[in-house]
Amino acid sequence: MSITVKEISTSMILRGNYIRDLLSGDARSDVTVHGWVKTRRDSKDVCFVQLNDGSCPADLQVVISPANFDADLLRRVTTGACIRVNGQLASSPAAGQALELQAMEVKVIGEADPATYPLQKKGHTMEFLRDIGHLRTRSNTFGSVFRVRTSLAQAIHSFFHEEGFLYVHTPIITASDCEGAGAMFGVSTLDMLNVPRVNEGAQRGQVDFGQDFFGKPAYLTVSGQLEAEIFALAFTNVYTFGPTFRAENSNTPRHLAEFWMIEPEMAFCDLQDDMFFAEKFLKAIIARVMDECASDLEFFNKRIDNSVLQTLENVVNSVFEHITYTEAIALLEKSGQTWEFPVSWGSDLQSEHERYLTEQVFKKPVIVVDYPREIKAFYMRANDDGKTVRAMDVLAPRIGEIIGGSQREERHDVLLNRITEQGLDPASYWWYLELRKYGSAPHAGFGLGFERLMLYLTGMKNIRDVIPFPRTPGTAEF
RNA sequence: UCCCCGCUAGCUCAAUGGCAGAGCGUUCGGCUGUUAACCGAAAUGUUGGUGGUUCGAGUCCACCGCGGGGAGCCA
Repeated sequence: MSITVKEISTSMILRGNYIRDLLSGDARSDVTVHGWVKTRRDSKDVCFVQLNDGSCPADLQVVISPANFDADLLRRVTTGACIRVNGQLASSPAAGQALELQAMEVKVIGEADPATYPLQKKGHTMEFLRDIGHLRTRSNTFGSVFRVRTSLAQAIHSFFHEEGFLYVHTPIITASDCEGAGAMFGVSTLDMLNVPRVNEGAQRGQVDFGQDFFGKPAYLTVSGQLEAEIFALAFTNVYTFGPTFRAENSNTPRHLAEFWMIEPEMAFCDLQDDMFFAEKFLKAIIARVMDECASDLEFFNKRIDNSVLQTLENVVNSVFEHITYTEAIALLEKSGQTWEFPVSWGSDLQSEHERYLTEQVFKKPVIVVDYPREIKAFYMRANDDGKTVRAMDVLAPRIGEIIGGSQREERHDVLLNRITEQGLDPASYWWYLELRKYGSAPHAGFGLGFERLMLYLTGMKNIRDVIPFPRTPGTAEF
């Protein structure tokens, strides 16, 4: 079937005309490029402009002969300006680039006052660039970050699509306050200066959420998992990929108040399958990004972290280490290290413990399984030993926990006991429990923090620098 | 939220309680098919905020704000 559309604006850039395409093609005449000036070097008889349109890390070198152009026009071709150039794409006589654009026609689309334009060609700190979030996208580093980000997102969708998974959009607003994954942002249309109160009864004096938009308290989601389980028990294999919100006052290079999470949920899947699938998933998407964004990853390896490429190759080619929580505790106990937090069976692994296992002992991702039931969520399937649950955490060097998952408790009576045992109200989980009454099935899944994976892929140090617009306590600029 | 460190020119950083500095960027000039070019000159400051100690505070003290590192919570 052929598709026809009305003619597209003659200046719109489409595939084949990005700087990326031009640089990987052949010399030819009558080429038009649009982009933003990164730097400019002047001689008496020739002027070199580095032009970037975001399509690749490399700039296109535009060569301008000042004699052929109006001096006032060239004066406005400054760092940061947006220009359009038409000319001849020719092989370059100098080292540094194979092709360059000999300018025949130059138009300044948007000027940039060089006295105030904040980006220099020298390196800037990530902190400074974060303060100019509206311009940091023009920098080399953030160009590569966001190209890798789009490639990674596509790789994830492709992977699940090829594996036959259903993509489910779980709700962003939820009225279940039962997810237990941390502090939640409230969603309300009540007038905060004049909050309605309950006038009578046991709830007297409390906020009257009956008058609120949803008729009860509502929140931004902290996880789509419980809803994904609904879909897994109808579509077999499903995944979510969407924004997630945590109102925790976390101030670390690894936490955001708004982040993106991938949560596959698979029916007829036990913890072993879950674990191997997580490994297959990670390897597949990393390999794909390595293939698609080779030049961006080279940039990270050169400028940000010189171990990134080796680490990624190692992940793709190695077999992840699998150990039980009990074995992990034993390794830590006999390590001879002194720990800030003492190691004992029953307490959760601390950052220092995870780093020791991934960075010192195994030097690659480690999957730890079968955690004590007391330190894990109610929905994780109980093991027969009565002490542990079928939970797994994928720990990565430098990043720590990158994936957390489990086989879910599919037995109605056991789940009900666990809910009560943890002091939760079974009535809040009525639909979650009913899934175990009508055609229940063993199932498992995991959650992957998208930005944490970005940290791993890029070698970037702060999670605020791998998301377009970071939201953290006290900060929601841009 | 807790512990530690920091905040000085557009950026990165100096300055023993005693005249506010450099490099880069910017502007101007020179030179060169240049590559984070090179050479010369110039302009650029409410030292994060408020209060205090002192003859005198960028420097010492208190509180606040912001940033970084570590920790907790977690993905």
